Amino acid sequence: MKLRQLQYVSEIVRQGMNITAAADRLYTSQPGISSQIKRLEDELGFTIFVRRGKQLTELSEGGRAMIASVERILHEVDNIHRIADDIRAPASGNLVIATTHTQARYALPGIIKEFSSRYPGVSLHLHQGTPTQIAEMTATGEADIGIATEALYLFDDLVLLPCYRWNRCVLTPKDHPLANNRRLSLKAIARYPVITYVFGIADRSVINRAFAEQDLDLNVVLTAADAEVIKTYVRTGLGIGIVARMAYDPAQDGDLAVLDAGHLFDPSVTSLAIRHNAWLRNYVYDFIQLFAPHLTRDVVTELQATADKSRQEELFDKYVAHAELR
Amino acid sequence: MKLRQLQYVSEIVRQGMNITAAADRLYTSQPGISSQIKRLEDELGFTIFVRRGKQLTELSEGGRAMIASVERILHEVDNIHRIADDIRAPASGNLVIATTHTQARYALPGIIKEFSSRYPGVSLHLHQGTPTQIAEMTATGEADIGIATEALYLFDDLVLLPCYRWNRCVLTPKDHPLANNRRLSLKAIARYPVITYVFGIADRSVINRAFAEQDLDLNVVLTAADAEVIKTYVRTGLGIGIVARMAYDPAQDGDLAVLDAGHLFDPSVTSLAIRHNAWLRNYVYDFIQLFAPHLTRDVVTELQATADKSRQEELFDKYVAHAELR
DNA sequence: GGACGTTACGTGCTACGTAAGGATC
DNA sequence: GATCCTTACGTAGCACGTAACGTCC
Repeated sequence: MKLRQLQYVSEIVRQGMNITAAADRLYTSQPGISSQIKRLEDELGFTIFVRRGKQLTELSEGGRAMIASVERILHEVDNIHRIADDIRAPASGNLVIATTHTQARYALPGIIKEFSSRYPGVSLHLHQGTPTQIAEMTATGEADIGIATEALYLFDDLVLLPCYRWNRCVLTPKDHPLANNRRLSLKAIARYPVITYVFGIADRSVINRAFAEQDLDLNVVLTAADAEVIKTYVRTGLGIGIVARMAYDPAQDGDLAVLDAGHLFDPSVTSLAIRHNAWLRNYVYDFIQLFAPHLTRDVVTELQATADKSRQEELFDKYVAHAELR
Repeated sequence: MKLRQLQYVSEIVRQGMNITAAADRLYTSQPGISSQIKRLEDELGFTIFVRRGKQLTELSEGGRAMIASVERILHEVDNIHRIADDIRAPASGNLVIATTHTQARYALPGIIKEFSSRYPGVSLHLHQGTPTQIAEMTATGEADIGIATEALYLFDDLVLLPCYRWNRCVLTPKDHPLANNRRLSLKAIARYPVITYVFGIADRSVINRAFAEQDLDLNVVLTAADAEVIKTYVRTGLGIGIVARMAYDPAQDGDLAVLDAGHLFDPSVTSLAIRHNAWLRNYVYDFIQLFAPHLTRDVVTELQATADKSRQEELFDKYVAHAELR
C-alpha cells in the first residue's frame, strides 16, 4: 500500500469514479492511475471499485469500508506537510477563510489589514458562502477556518471557538416616524414593515423569537442575505431594517437613522470553526487571536484537544463569557 | 512521503530512538532505515530527530508535532488491512481479548467455546491484566477488545458497550454460623472477618459504599485479585468471602456455603471496550453479540459512530437496561 | 572495544509516461 | 465517433541489502 495509491482512490471517488478526470487533476497519466489501482486491489485482495465492463461505476463493499480510513490518512498527511511548511517558512503560506458576507464586510477588514502587515508572506483567501457551506468547506479542509454565527455545529469534526457577541440595530430613513425614538420597543417596530436577514444567516431566529415571546406579529416585507442590500431597500422607503449593529457605518450610512436594539434581542455569538485533528500553522493561531483576543493559543489548543463534545460545549460556554460584545 | 518511512519513524520512537532495534523488529536493514529517515527529513525540510553526534536522542519539535499524525495514519492503514483480511477470509484471523481473571475464568469460557466452534479458523488470544492495563492494551490496539468492570473510561478513544450486570454472593465454610442464614444482612456480614477483591478490580468500591451507607465497619482481613484465591482462604477459615455470584461453581465449590447478596449491593456493569475509529472484523461483531446478546451489530455500530461523548453515555445508559443480570 | 549510526555502492523492482488497443455510450 | 479504461513497453528513480567506515560511551 502506497500513499500515492490512496490518493488516487480518493481522487477517483471525488471525480465521480472517473480515472481520466482524476489523472488530470493530479497531473499524472491515466494509465498510471489505472495500473496503481489494480496493484492496490491485488495487494489487498479485493476490488475497490465496481466495474461495468471497463467503466468504474461505484465503490465496492470493501471500497466503501476503506474510504473513510483513506480520507483520514490523507488528512493526516496534509497535517504533516503543514507542520513542515510551518517550520521551513513560518511566515509564508496560505490562509483560507470561509465566511459570510457580514463577517467579510464588517468584522474582518481591520483584522485582515493588521494580519497582512504582520505576515506579508501569507496569502489570504476569503471564500464566501452560507453558514452551511462554510461549515462544509471547513470540515472538508477546503478552508482552514470558518467563521459564522450559525450552522457550524452541523459537522461532528468541527471544533467551535466563541469569538464575539453582537446585537442588532434598526435603520430607518431620517424622516421616518421612528427616527427620533429615544428608546425603541418591539411594539413600535411591529407597526412598520421590516427588512432583515433571510433565515440561516446571522441568527435570524433570534429576531422572530423576540417578537413571538411578546405575541407581536413581525411584518417582514423583504429578506436579504446581507446588510448592504437591506440598507439599499431601507433607503427606498420599503421598510425599516434590522441588521447587525456593526453593519452600520457612520461614514457611509449618515443618511440613515440608527436606533440601538440591544435591549430588544438576545445577543448572538459569532464562532470560528476549525477542523478536529487539524494541525494549525503558527500564523493561524495569530489570526484567531487577532480576531478574538481571548482566544489565545492555549485556549485554542485546549478546545481542540478536547475529544469529549459535552466538555467542548462546557469550555465554549466558559469562553463565551470572555467574548467581547460588539 | 512514504508509508514505510512513517512506519520507520514510529518504530524508532517505540524502540526508544534506536534505529538498529527498529530494523530488527521490522526485519530490514539498519542502513535502509537510516537513509529513509534522512530522505524523509530532506523532503519535509526539517529534522525529525535530535542527534547528539550520530546518536538519536529524542524527537525534535517538528517530530513531536508530527508523531500524532503518524500514529493515526498507521492505525488507519491497519484498519484497511483488516478490511482486506475480512473480505479475503472472513472466518480466519486473530482475536485478541484483554480481560481480567474474573471474566476469563467465569464469564468467557462458554462464549469462547461457542465462538471457537463457529470460527475454527480464528485464533483467540486472552491477555490478562488489571483493568487499567486492559484499557491501555485496547487503546493502543494491542488488543481488539477489552472487557472489564472498571477503568475502561480512562482512555478518550475507547468506546464502551455495556455487556451485563452482576452482583455478589457471600461464601462461607459449611459449618460457619452464617451458613444457614436465610436472608443475609450487611450487619451480619460485619460481624465476621471478610476476604474480597482488591481495589481496582471487580468494582470493589460498591462493597465499601454499601457498608459506609449503613455506618457499618467492614473488617477486611485479606484482599486478592481473583475469586479462586479468595475461596482458598475461605476454606482455611480465615474469613468469609464476598465474590461475584458467577464465581461460585456448584460442581467445584460444593464444600462451601453460598448466600446470595444481590439485595445488599448495587449491581455492577461489566463493559466491553473497542477503540474509536477501529474497523472491526465481522467475527468481532459476532463475538460481541455472543457475549452480550443485546449488543447487535447495529447497536455496536451506532455506539462506535457516536463521536459525542455525552451522547455515547446516554446510549450506554440506554443499553444497560437491556443487559442481562447475572 | 562494543554498540550504534553513516557512507558507499550495486541490484532489482516499480512507478510513470507514451503509444496503441478495446469497450461502452 | 467520443469517452474512457486496459495493455504493452521503455526508462529513470529508488528502496534495500552488503560492506566498510566513523563515532560515542
